[in-house]
Amino acid sequence: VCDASRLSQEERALVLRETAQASVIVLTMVYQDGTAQLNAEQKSCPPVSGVLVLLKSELDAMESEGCSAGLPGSEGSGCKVIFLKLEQRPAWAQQGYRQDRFSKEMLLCILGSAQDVICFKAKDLLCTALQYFGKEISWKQVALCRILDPQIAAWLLDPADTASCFWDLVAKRCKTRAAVKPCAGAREFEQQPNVSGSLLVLYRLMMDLRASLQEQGLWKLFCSVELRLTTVLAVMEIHRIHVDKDALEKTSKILGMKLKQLEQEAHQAAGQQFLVSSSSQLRVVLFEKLRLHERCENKKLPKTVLRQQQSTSEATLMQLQDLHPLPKIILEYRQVHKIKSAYVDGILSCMISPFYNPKWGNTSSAVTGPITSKKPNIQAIPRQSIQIIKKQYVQGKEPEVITIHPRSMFISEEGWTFLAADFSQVELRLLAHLSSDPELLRVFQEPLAAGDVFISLASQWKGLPEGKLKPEDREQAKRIVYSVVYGAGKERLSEILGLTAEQAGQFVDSFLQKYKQVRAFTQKTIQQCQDQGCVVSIMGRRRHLPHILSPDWTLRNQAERQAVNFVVQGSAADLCKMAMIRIFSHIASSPTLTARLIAQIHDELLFEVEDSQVEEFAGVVQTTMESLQHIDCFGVHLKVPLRVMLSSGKSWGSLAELARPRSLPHRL
DNA sequence: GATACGACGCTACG
DNA sequence: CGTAGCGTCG
Repeated sequence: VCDASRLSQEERALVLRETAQASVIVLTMVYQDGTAQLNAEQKSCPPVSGVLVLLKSELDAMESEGCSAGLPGSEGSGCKVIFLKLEQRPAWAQQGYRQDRFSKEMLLCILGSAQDVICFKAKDLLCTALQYFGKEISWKQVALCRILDPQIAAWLLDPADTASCFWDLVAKRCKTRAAVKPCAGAREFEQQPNVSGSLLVLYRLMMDLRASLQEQGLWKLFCSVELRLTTVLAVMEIHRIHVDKDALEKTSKILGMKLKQLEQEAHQAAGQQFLVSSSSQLRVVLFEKLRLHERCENKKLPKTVLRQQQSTSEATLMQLQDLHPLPKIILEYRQVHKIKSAYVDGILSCMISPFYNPKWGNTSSAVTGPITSKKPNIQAIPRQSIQIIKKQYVQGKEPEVITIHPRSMFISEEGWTFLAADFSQVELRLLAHLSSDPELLRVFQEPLAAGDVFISLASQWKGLPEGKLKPEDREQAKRIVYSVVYGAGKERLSEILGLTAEQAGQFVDSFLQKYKQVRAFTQKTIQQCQDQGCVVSIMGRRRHLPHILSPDWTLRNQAERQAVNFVVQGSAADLCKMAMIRIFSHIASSPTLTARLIAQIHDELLFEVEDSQVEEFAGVVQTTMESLQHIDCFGVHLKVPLRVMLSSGKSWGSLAELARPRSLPHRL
């Protein structure tokens, strides 16, 4: 290993030339405690010390299978390992300036080009690099880089096999064991501090994974979707979102007061003290003390899944709320408590000054394919506001009503605006496409693009004119549709709808009666899964479901639902990922556009856009997203058009719909 | 006697 | 169906 800081000016120039010409570059980050990204997974990420770079000028000399010359270390021909120190030094510290510059030059040379680069957990490296560069380079300069990441490759091969660490992956996926260990086990090798040897193992691993991906026809998906997405996510993660901390703290206090008040009311209603947030204590009060279940034997009360205990879930409490004041109080308590703990205090605890950065992941345990957000989960922040009635004990004052909306705590920077682009009913449109149900297709193909799909669906299904429908009909239609899409059974639907299982079953039946091809699609999907052992999304991503042939009825049924669910949700995830990539590339190649992607909430993309560019960018986003109806390189040709809803505003909580000139109905 | 951790329950989002 | 995350309890 050669330390870049000890190189002379000439040697550095040589290294840069070699880097530009290298056929393969293998990277890993090294932390200050001496561990690397390749070591057993660390929960807390220590500060980064530098990056280890392996330059390989020859395309693998050891292709003669199983040759004992494949020892790490003896394989060094055409290899060079360089250590780049990445020191986060204060701006005023001038010493080491040249080394710092060289590190940056090297990194940019590696990340700015389109060579074969390999790194385990590439997103972390990209984030670190981008932070290291700071404002010296634009993220656009690394927008094209595609780092081959074995973790993502393995996930694509089998999404169910949950995030294994590097050495587990090697043990599982490396066919050429000779490269890993001469005689000892992989585990033993791991103990050695031979990080540069590990880089060669990383290289072998990636080559083997590449072969597997190519065999299974997943290579294109890997390169042009998952890898490109890594860059998108890294850039998104670097961007800080502005949060109104004062408002959050104020809200926290108000919610705290409200919780105390509700707690007292609950105790009063129950006639005893108990821990309101404890479901087991509530169960005792509700069913042993008050014996509410005895008063509603006509209704079936849900039970907890694992034990045959009485559930205290929302569905139960809804049924009981007419019998006693307590259930209603608990429902409100839970709602307020959830908002306070998860979305107010939760966000406060992950904030760094007035900003915060959520973590984004497109791998690990996401079996269905969608990307996920963590710390906090920005995707689960309530869509609608809640009303809090603050009781005033001062005489003569009206009770004060306060509206609380966690999304409005997210505010755009001065001079910038949030732009949200929502794929309207992607999943339903996909269901129409996948099932080719003529009735369902008609809903989307007719020139009623401006109308509400669920209303027309409800009217079509109930045989009533749209004007005669009530809002609850629309809600019901929506819920039934999605329960079919998600593969939920009638029991689950009855809980959601607050009806009996029979009624819910009837709704599902009549839906499937109307849209006959949907049932055919479900059966076709299950059949295909049984034949091939896996189901495939619209862009070719797979999920293996071994239980589809299980003799166990429960397991098999679950696998059947998962199969249908995956095809629809997985395909929706594919489209959203493509949308992110396409828009990202568009911005990157534009000299003027500065818009940044901030968050992805399943089928909604949230951007922060300079005020002056909102209109132009909105057009780009809409065109790009709607053009995904046809993705030629993946053979995607949807039978239904895609529709995008655009809205903008200064806070995420108060977005107003944007006029969309192009999509106005062409009728009178 | 304090405390760490996994199992379980609940519920936001889609 | 499947993400994350908060809470209780043994």
